[in-house]
Amino acid sequence: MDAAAKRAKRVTITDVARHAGVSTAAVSKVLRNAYGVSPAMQERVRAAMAELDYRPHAAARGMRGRTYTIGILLDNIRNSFFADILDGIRDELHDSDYTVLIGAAGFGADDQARTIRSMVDRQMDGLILVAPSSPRSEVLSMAATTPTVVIGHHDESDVYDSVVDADGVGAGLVVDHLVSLGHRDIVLVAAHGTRNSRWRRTPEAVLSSGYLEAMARHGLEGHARVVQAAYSDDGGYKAGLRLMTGDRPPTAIMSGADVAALGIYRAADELGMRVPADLSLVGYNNTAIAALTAVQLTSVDQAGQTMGATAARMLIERVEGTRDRPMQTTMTPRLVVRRSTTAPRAEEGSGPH
Amino acid sequence: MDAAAKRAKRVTITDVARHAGVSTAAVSKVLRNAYGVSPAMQERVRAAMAELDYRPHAAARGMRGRTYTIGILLDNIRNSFFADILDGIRDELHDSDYTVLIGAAGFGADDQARTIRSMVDRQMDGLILVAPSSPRSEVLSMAATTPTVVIGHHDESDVYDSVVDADGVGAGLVVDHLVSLGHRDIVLVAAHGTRNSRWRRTPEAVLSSGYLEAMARHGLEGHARVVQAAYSDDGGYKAGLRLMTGDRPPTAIMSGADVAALGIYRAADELGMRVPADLSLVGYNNTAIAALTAVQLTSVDQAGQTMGATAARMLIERVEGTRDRPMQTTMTPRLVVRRSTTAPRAEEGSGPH
DNA sequence: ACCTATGTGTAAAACGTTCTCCATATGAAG
DNA sequence: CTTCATATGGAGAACGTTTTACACATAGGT
Repeated sequence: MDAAAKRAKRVTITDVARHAGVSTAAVSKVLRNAYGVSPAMQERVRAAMAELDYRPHAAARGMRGRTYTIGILLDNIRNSFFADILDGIRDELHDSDYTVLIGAAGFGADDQARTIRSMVDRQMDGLILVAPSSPRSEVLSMAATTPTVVIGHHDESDVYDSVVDADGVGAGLVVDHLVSLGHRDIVLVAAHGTRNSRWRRTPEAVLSSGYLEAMARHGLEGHARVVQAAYSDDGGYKAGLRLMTGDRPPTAIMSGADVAALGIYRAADELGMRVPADLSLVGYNNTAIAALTAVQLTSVDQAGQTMGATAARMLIERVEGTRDRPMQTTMTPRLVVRRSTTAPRAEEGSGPH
Repeated sequence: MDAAAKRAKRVTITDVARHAGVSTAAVSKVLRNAYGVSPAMQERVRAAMAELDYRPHAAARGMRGRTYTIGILLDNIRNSFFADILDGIRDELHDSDYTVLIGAAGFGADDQARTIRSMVDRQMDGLILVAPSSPRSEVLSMAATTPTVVIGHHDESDVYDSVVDADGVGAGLVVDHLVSLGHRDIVLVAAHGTRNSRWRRTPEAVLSSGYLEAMARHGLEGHARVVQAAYSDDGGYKAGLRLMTGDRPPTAIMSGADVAALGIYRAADELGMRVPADLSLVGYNNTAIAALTAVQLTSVDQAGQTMGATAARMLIERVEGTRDRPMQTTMTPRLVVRRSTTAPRAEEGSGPH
């Protein structure tokens, strides 16, 4: 009944040491290429390691020093924006000694907190958290223990680094685009700010204020409306239905995430409305799906890959101790116009009914 | 210059023991709810743990027993079929003590092998490998050390468990459907078998033979053609272009993965062909994108979520030692007809030119 | 000849768990 | 009042690394 007895015996540093006729300390030094080994010994030890096919035992390493593992937290693998970020991280870390492990925790704050703790408990050397919804206090306390980079939230901190996109600017780009096409009833569909998690400047929040500002800039503050929806197909679908069947259906909707935009698309389709003829639709993230032939969604590109690479680079600096003061990087978004936006219908009504 | 000195001190089992006035052995027993602790002691220890906010140090655990971590290997997070599998795994393991960590290794056999080794080195309790392309020998040797479930490959083994889909049957469903619509020039686009990795019955291979068999069953062996392509948007795109501009353009294409089907879609679009009027297109996996309003791709559902849940359950049985003989589970696929397939054009030519 | 500096190697103490004994207390049976 | 079984708690040895402290050469400078 005991956990399936390990069948094979691992090669340990002691085996290597014996095989090479040196001390384990020497082997360890070679392993970490630390100071105090002659070239000759280097050679001998390396040979022994190769011969025995030695691989360091990460758990044992974790007890004292590094564990050479970087943890990534994401809520949702399905959002392919995260895949872009991940690609960036992977590229950056590919030739290093670090292994990247992903915790896909779902949207729940509790699950996320649990996952973050798990990673810290596994002695990971560093963490990259993508728009965590777990309480900020939680993140702060974890970051006190393990170097951390937060992607997405604009709240700065002196304990973690962050990489954000200028979401406010992005919102402006979209509003400008839609207004220039002639739209005035432009609704923003964005995620509900993570309730009592104490993040003040979530991507959604910044996006919203950017949107409101831009609307005001065009003298459209009266038309501004923000609707909450989860960033998922279903979330978008529900928000879409509510909006289009409401008593002041907008001529254009901008969504805070491509996934949600597709849900809105589905809602519109079900109601017999066509995009863009009856409704202009703009996404966010410029995910691969947005570019799909059949979809052709106007969206805002955030250079996810670059964000990921930057985050990874920043994290490693911290892990290796080459930098000790926190920093924040901001990326500039870019509007990608496709076929889901066009001028509103001629009989563009300002009032309802 | 030394790695950012850990700022906070961890609460250890020793702290808990001292605080509760008992031995560390006792605390450990409570932790693992092992035999030999009175309810009174249980109580006291649990209280102490709560009070100090104790969390076990996974690396230390890894040195002796379990590490309560399950590793998942995927080549590509972008393929949302994997997200379905993952959801299944997560659901199954959500209320257990296990943490799920994902290694996204890319398509390369070397990278995958590296990632698998990483996971084993991190003393993970069990591994779920989704259609690994790293050599079978490699997988076998790792599975000798760590309980492993392989998803996808049909090759059985006495050392790992596996969960597969009856891909041959799935191919048959598609061919039957297309033939019943009147198609005869049906091409299969599938991934290149992982070169010299010694997997004989990869999903692609089984799919191919199922396809060939079904074509033969309909007396269409003369029309059967299999084209290789990577399971990615780009892979599908290239294969699509090649096929449609070749000298015997098919009236229907079936792809081994939805992602690739979308690439084919793009190629067709660029060539001015419409789906399904000019080309019937069938995917595989029944990914969420297939269901997208704008896409409406006929596809084969594999119940990824169920596959994931099953794999997780099987793995845990092995990890906890409740089962010691290998097993293989096969799922039955189901055809989902959408709008990307229809009868071929009237002037359906059998010959080229 | 002596001292000092430098380079090269090792011994051994951590690190935080698990788990196998072993010791003691308790109670029942004789 | 023994004797034996059982239930409960603890000592202490692993586990595989890293890292500190030190030993021993060798070489150069007096």
